[in-house]
Amino acid sequence: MSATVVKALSLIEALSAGTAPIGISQLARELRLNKSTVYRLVDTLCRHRFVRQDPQSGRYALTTKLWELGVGVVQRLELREVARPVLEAVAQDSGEATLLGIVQDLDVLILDKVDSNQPLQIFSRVGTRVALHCTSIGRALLAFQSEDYVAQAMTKIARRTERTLVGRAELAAELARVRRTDAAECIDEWSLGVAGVAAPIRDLSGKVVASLCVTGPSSRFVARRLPKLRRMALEGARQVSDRLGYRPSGG
Amino acid sequence: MSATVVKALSLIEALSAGTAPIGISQLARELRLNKSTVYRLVDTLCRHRFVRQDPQSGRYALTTKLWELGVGVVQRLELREVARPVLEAVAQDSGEATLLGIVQDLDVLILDKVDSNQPLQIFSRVGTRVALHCTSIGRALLAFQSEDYVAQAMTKIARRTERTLVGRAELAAELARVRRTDAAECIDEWSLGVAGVAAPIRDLSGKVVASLCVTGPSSRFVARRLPKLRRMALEGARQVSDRLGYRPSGG
DNA sequence: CAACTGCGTTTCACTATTTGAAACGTGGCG
DNA sequence: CGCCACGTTTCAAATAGTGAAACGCAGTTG
Repeated sequence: MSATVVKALSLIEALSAGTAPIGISQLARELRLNKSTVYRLVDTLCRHRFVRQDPQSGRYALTTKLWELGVGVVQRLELREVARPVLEAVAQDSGEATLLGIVQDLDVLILDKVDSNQPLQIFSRVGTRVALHCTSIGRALLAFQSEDYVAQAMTKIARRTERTLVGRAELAAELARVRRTDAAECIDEWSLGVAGVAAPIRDLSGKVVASLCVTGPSSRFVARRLPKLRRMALEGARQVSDRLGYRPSGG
Repeated sequence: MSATVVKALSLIEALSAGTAPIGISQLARELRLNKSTVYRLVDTLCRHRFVRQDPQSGRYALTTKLWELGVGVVQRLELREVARPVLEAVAQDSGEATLLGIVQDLDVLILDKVDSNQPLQIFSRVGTRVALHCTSIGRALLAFQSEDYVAQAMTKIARRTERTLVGRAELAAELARVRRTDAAECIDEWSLGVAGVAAPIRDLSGKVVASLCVTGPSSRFVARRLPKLRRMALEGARQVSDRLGYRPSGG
């Protein structure tokens, strides 16, 4: 194993354990390493902004970089944990499968799934990707991304079925509708016979971080039933957002 | 500089950037490193629990360890930022200096300070340490530590002045009183002529993470004025706790 | 006020460590 | 069944890490 990396990692752990800035010499004593070695390692960590030297004391401390790099992991874990019971409840109530998805590059990454208990089921596995532009789970996310991101995603629009919405203007209008109603729908656009309704999930800061989707065969997503399914997706997403600390502010 | 460590750091950043687990080969391509090198580095990170291999896909992803190591930095920054205006306001209202302290090893670490505008001032600098057992800022923290920690701290009790409380039973009783009233006081115990009152600051989870202290010359901390100063420390600590997300639950 | 101490930092010859092409076993796919 | 790409292992060659010693500096001490 990379001995130098091991030393660098223990160094980071030592810096994390002490809350106050610490000097090279003391660090070397604690870790039983040579002073030069510690200096070189700390210097490397400094150059990469993992560590900062206090200009007054000359001592070193961690920056927020570790946290920045690690916070995503925790958020995703928390999201899955928090969303799981809601996915199950919505699947139970609706009789359809439910999905949890996040934006990943220019796709939707399926983070979690609860199958329906009905005989006719729709594919899709955890860890797979689906398109942003022609799925309900994707549009519920895409509608709340930055203009730049949407523009980039638009370049990737591909026709999947005869019913896929491929016009940019039409898609833009549809995204506006999603923002207005907080809900997205897609029928036969991703794959013929597959339909879904989805709603955005927001975190403490109000940012859309995921979306919850109710999906099943198009034959069951008929006009009479759609409003009910839409309400279920919305209510599920609202519950997850609430548990993530989101507090809607009037409007 | 430690080239190997640099590679390990970029590897961590690459793992953090992608939200889904990623394979050795792809990682090697992205970083333009040899597959063996990436494998050895990732293996090292795995052995130290910074990274975990998804047993199904064989791909690798960050664990929460980075976050755990970095979260303290952010919390301390946030604490200082949040506490600063309160320290200033309390200093203004009381006419005395205010301090913000946290537990560090078996001492109090002074994280921030606002001086009084009165001529007669008391020493103490940011970054220095004071004792847990014979200062108000220390007792406000010590009173809410674990039994084990308090037992360890008790072994470090030292007489600083003729008025220092050195009896274990007396100190234990005093800590109980601090827990009851949520406020600590110390007069002439740390240094003759120095007095202070302090109150604990709690975070979102209700844990005591810091304490706020109003300190000045004993000559100004007379019986007639003490209740008012105590109320100011309590109110200041309450405000900081509130801004950290603490919500007191009845009792 | 000079000697001392301990700090962060730099140097450099030595050597232990990292490197990368190649190959292995495996699992998925057409 | 053959193919491809994956994670993993190997090993000689080469590079990168090591640590004792010394530097300049600041603060402390007799």
